Amino acid sequence: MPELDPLIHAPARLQVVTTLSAVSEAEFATLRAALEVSDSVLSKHISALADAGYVRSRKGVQAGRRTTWIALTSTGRKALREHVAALRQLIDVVD
Amino acid sequence: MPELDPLIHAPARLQVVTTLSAVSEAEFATLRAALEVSDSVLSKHISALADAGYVRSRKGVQAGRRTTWIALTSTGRKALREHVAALRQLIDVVD
DNA sequence: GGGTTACTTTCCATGATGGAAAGTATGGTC
DNA sequence: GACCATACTTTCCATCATGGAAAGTAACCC
Repeated sequence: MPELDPLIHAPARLQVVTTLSAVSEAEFATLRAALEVSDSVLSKHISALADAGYVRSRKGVQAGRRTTWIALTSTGRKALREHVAALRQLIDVVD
Repeated sequence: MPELDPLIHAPARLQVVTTLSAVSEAEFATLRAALEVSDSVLSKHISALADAGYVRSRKGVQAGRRTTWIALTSTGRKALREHVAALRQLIDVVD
């Protein structure tokens, strides 16, 4: 059976990493709005992903506001690809 | 964001339902071996799926041994299809 | 009737997840 | 340069999910 990465599989984090895979980076606030979770929850998911080296965050200023940008690392992208490959192996038999 | 069905999303149950989607029914023992979990764990996942109407079990005798066969219901198949559609929406942006 | 088999249920421990609230840091304002 | 507001971050706490071991149950075979 294909191996699912539990760090990536949890719905909230799967949404974070798939969102990030499509862009070079995303704002914290944008992710929070997309996932519809509280600050604390997003922050904790991001730091779990960062601890695994899957994600990197960068702080800066944009239009007079402090912002945190989150991006997938190459490690994270590799882990995502593997996870997605495993998922596809499971779901490709459906339909 | 696409809606993931938590009952189906958990790795163990995702493996159960995707396995079942490819066959008309599967033996309890076969599923247990495929998932590499204990009797109790499989039994609990199956009954969670059965409580939701996603799965049905049938008991009988085969070659002098009692066996339990598990099958997806049409409700379960529909839920799986929807879950898989949601998953695909998330992961299709990868690669 | 009894033993064996094939689950099922109970018990318990551990870890994940989520929000609220408190904490921290830093840019903007005056 | 002090102060305030903002943008997260961390702590606290409650709840739920998950897993295995062990006890329980039922049915088949003898």
